[in-house]
Amino acid sequence: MPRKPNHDRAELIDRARDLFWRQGWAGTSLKDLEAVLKMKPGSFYAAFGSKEALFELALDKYAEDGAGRLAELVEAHGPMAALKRYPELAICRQEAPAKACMLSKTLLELQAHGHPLAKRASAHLMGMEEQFAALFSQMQQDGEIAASHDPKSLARSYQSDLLGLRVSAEREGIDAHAIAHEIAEGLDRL
Amino acid sequence: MPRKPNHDRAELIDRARDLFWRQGWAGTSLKDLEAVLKMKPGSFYAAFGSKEALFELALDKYAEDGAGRLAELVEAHGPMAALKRYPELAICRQEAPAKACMLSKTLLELQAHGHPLAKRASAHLMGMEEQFAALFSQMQQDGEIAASHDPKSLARSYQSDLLGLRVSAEREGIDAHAIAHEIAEGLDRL
DNA sequence: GGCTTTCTTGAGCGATTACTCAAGTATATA
DNA sequence: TATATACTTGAGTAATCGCTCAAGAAAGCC
Repeated sequence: MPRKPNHDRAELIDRARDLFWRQGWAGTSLKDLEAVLKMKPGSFYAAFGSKEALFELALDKYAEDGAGRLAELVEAHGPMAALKRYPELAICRQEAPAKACMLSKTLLELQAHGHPLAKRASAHLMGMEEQFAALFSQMQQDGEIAASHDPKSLARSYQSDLLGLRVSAEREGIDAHAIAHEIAEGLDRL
Repeated sequence: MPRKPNHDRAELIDRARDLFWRQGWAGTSLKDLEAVLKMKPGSFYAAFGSKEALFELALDKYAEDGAGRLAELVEAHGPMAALKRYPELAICRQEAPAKACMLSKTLLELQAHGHPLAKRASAHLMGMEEQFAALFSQMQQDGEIAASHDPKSLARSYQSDLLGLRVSAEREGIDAHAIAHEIAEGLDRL
């Protein structure tokens, strides 16, 4: 008896993620979303409930995809090579709507107002860091790096380097690839 | 014949800088500014012309103060010690309205819309980097670090590390001092 | 073809945005 | 004290914000 929806929900979320990623929370109006998603307000709110709810879906998708890309790298080349390649991968993707990390952009924009989305972004960043820590830990077990380091400390530094890289990559006139290269080189010294 | 203004313009700009720094461009409404500056709309627009004009003044003041603090450190302790202390200084100030850098926050928020303030923030970041490069260059002349490095590359990396640190410092549950310490230590390896 | 159910449409809601301006107030000079 | 010159005030502007909802269109079941 039903009528099926005109749009593919997963792809709508992807398009919303790209727009939010590029323009941020306040920088993205409902008019922008309506244009990109080709939905009228009524459909939009029937499908997602609110701008905030859609942003949350977009943020989760962003984090999920990032974790997935790292996991693929690990499976293909092992932990060390994955962590070495990941920085360059994060800034080279042409199809990406921005170089900077959507999680850090969201955190910086909304943290001051205590917005729930800032906390969610913060939690995703912590999740990433735990993923990094697990890899460093595994590298220690495999004898690839010295066992004297604290994996959590290594992950914290690596995450910070990554965030700095991705802010730098957003700037004009900066050779971000050189920075990515140095992060990769830094892993050799462990 | 005139009546003198109720407020000190320099202090108004400082208060506006702190508010913009914390809440960002879109996150700061004119109501917020009126409250913090204790000015009614009429006075505000007579004094500053527009929200954008005041933000520009605030951004310039922010960059000027940052450069000043670094210059003081250099004068007191020399280039190497200054660059070693600067990261910790950037995140430890209790009176600062935010840990993250106002220039990078502005860049990340407004870059996508091609806003003039994003370009101005970008230019200030480049100014900082040149200041760093000059210090690295001087350290080479003084024989404090190897002459084989490119001062501009060193400055680019240092700036990136600093930006990463200050984004990390904005997160909850992160020991940013440890990251600052590692940045300082990294300078020993040059 | 009817009937039901779901999705789409778009005018329009109240709230908020950055901003304006005529009127009022205070101060320095004459 | 009178006048001229700032500066301050706050109601009010048009535009935009996120969002609502009654009406219409399309698809599956009888």
